[in-house]
Amino acid sequence: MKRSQETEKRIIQAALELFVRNGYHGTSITQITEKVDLTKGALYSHFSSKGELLLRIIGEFNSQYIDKLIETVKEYEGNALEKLHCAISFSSVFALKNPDLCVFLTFLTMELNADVDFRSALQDVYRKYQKLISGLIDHGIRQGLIKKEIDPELGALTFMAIHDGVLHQWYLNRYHIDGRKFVKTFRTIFLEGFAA
Amino acid sequence: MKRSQETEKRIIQAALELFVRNGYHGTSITQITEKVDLTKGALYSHFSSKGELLLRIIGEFNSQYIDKLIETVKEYEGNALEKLHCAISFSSVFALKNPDLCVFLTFLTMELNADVDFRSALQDVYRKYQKLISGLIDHGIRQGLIKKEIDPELGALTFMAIHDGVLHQWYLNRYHIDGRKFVKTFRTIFLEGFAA
DNA sequence: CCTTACATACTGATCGACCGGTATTTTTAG
DNA sequence: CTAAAAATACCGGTCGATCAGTATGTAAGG
Repeated sequence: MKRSQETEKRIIQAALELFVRNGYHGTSITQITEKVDLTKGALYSHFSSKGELLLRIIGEFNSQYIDKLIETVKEYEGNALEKLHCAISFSSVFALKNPDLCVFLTFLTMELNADVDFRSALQDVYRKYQKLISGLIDHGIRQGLIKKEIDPELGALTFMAIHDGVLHQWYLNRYHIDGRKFVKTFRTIFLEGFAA
Repeated sequence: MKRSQETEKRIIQAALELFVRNGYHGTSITQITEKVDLTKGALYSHFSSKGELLLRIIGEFNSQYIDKLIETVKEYEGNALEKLHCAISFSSVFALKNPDLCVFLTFLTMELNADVDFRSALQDVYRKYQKLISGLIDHGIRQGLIKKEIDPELGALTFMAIHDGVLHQWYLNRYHIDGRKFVKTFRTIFLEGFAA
């Protein structure tokens, strides 16, 4: 890999960590350059603005998470319910490996939900996700595996909501709860509900 | 009500709206003063710092939401499962009435999760919530209404996760989805799961 | 030798915070 | 009831620090 690409990767990684930790507005360019041991001039020779840096991270999320999730689910052999299982598993494993990238969208969506420039980029990602899940739910209903009274779109939103929420709580408590046990609890509730 | 209290209320309301919309760091004191049509000097005669303003809003959340939720659930007559129902209903109604205050904690927790000053204040609120829900789950298990393999603490975290996530998704899509229908979908999944 | 990759040094703008001073209201006293 | 006195609420301006961004210089390497 070229040195330039190497540096860009380091910058993106540092920016990602700081954005997740302190928020977008709460992170300064100087903080990022200090983390990668560069100067501002160097950073601005790679990225034209702070906003572009953010959009690049969104792109990274798209290619490293969403696209691979879609591919994994697609290639997974099984019925719709098993594919939903597969999606949960993939997300769980990915979240354990890349916690920052995984919570990035959720966190940033909240801070930047009024910023028109980023909204569209963020919505694209969300829509892609929703389409995947609602498709699976639709299949599941027709296969008789999922309750037919569930609206696929709203069901997908609920799925994403649960996914985001669990991710958030796990991130907040990740040092004093058992991630695997939490996922198991979550999965039970998700598929069968609370009620005995 | 005294004029001073009236003004403080207006400031808090404006700050809340802006914090939720643009984030804490993304909101300047000047923006807040412009919204309430005051000067910076006036604002600083009511609040000693931007941070105190934030803590005051957290306090508002505590007294207006958490405390009332606990009281409502406590007074509600019914078994543990019905009380969980009650909690969901209360949250839904409250969220429709006070969307900003309701999503405030979730949003801000994410942006300020590295800020030690606010973490403790935020964690107090979360712990209070978790204690309420885990208590209900514990009751529910002993009454045979909730699956006994669910750990009350993790179950409560999952409940909060779902609650936060649903709130988030609803907030993002609140202008083009039916809130009541969404809550219904969410409640079905939550209690009975996806599977048919 | 010349392009790529970075450093240095700077800009104007805006940040949170803090003044001294002035209206405006409330309390006190005659 | 009223006028002086005190307390409150607010204003306009300013502080040093920091922000995102840029212009120019330099050193390394193919």
